[in-house]
Amino acid sequence: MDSVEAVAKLSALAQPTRLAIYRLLVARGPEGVMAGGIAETLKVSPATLSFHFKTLSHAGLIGSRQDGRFVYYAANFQAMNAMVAYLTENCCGGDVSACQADGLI
Amino acid sequence: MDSVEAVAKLSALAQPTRLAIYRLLVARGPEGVMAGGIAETLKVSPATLSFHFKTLSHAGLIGSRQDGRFVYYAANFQAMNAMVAYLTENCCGGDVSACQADGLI
DNA sequence: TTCATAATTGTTTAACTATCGAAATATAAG
DNA sequence: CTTATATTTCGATAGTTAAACAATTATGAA
Repeated sequence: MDSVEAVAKLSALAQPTRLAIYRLLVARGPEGVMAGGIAETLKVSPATLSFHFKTLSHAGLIGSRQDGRFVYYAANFQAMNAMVAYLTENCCGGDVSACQADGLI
Repeated sequence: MDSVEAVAKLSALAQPTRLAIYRLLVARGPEGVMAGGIAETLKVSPATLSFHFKTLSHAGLIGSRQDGRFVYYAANFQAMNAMVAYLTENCCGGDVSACQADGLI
């Protein structure tokens, strides 16, 4: 994970509709949700939804698989974990015990 | 933590300069870093830096304390933890064991 | 093949954001 | 009090982004 990648992931999540989409996918887990289901749940137009999927997908936060006419999207959990690790990297100068003592991590 | 708050935090971090500032503060820990030190390290003009501090501060990600002419900024670790918790809330429908089995969290 | 449905792409517009330079505020030192 | 340093605020400009609508691609059913 580098700075550019982290910014892409954070930017992708820093938008109300995309954050809602992502949280829906996280809640569903690996099996994923089809695009139409999300459109219905969040009341977002197909075009707008597709735009947001593309952003999340390009950031590596979600993946997709096609099943007939339907496209299923699912969260990529490892990508999220890597992003969080990047944010807390070298926390408190690497002195993990000091960090934990302060309840910081 | 609600959606609005989470978007504010994610937006604040979704910018290269602010992400670098935040990571510097995380690495330093609770004692913080004075504004000038960050300006020097990151080669950012004072006006721009102040703008970014304001954004991070308004999002609740950092705090500040004045010491004479200097202002020290420090990361707010609890805010970050709350944000991460919001992102992974109800992961895999709340079935934590299934989530862990897939190595997702 | 023809029709209906699912999803994506392209275009335009409006709103937001980052950066800079100059000016202002605040604290400390001489 | 005057000067120097640290930080913030203001105003202008350039670049970026979300949303809506129409058009297009792709798959499945009649």
